[in-house]
Amino acid sequence: MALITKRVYGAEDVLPKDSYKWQFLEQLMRSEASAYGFKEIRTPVFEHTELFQRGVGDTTDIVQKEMYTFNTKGGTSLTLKPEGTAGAARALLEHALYNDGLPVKVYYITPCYRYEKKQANRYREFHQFGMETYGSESPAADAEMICAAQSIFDRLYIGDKLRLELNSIGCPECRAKYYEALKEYFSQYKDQLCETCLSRLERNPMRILDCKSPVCSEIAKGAPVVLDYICDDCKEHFEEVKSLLDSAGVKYSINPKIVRGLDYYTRTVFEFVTDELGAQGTVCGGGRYDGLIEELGGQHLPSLGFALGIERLLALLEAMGAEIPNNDECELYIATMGKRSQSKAFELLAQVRSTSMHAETDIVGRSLRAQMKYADKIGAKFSLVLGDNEIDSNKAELKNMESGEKTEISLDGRFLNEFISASAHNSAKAVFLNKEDKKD
RNA sequence: GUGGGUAUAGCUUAGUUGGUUAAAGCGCCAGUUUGUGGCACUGGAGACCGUCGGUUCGAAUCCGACUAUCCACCCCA
Repeated sequence: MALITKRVYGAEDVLPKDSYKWQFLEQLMRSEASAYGFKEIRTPVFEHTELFQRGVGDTTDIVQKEMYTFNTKGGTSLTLKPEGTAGAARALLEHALYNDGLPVKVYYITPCYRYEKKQANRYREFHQFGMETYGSESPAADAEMICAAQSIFDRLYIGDKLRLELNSIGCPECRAKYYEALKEYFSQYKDQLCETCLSRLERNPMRILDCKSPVCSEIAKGAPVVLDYICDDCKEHFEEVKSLLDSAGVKYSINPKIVRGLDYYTRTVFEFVTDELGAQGTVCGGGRYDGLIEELGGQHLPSLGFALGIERLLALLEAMGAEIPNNDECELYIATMGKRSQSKAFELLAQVRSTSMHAETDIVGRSLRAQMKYADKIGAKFSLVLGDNEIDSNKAELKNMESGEKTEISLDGRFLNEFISASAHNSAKAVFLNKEDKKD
């Protein structure tokens, strides 16, 4: 296929027949974030490359090999955002949002870019929904964050299909001790560890715990566990987070092996994982990053957040056979016969559409029969045929496309009210059916 | 970056010892008389069989390279 008609590798189109799913999810996430008191922040898709090097971390795979970096004509190095947190944190500092009062609670929906090999549910351009809280060290902030993520899944009826895995990786002080213990332990097996793990030994020994190689993972089983090494403060913090989650009725399991791939994490880390999506089971991941704002040159401002992969969430809903409500459906199709009825149709449609209802008529010049077929194809709930008879008598038959029932409707000033009362009954029924479907 | 799989109409596929105008279902468009969809029937549009090269009288079919794509490792959303 010619290049100009081929999308770039790893990028996806959302086609007209599917866009309602995205709109539904976005709307749901916005309203949930709002319910928790978070406001939207929108930041550019690109930032100065240095921001990500500093914010995400020089040792991470993301920075080392996955960024879309380019130079502008002026010679500035820019990078397409590989994740959402750094940009939000930058904006917080640049606009001194912490002066508006703490905590600062924001959410975002943004495309992200990572140059890596495409796979099922992993794309080079993908979309994240994320939430961030700045300026609270309290475990209550951690618990609120996790509850918010859980609420979104609950509202999609998949709350019980995802495992919430929780861990604490401690503060920099206790983690240093843990690193030493890990290095000491893994050094005994230097001759058996895989190559990548050997290099991790110095750089970031926690990653070895996550290695999929049979040898390494076998060795990792006997490795020291973070939770045994974190200091009393971190331990107490973690206990309090768990206790608040218990109060909220949020179920979780402790997984001491969760190691987030971004350098900025401290203390609480968590993931929402599913087995339904093959190798890409992490739908949502997040945690606390108390050092991030300082790292970017700000004051000490304890913060935390999570990011949720929209493509993965959609894929999961698809895998569950969930039916996403579609608000794109046509309420009324007006079939016309000739110029006179076309003018009348435009007059009536203007009224219906003024209420934001979806209504259509023929714009390609089809026969009456073909127009009816088309009305059926697009799923119109009601149809109306407009010919000389109707226009002369100022009355038409409104047809319920599902039941086939016809009722008389006036074409004069009463038209809109009569149509609304006729269609209201029908759409109420549709909502009810959707709710029923979700229960299975 | 490393492995493995696959490439035939918009989609799903048939075409399996190389042999005349490449086939079907779905979808799309039109029609089945006088003004009404779903079913059925009829017709139509739509494929340089991923690309280039090779073997051959002859290649969708065999060989090679390239490209695209999928899956897995890695990592992550």
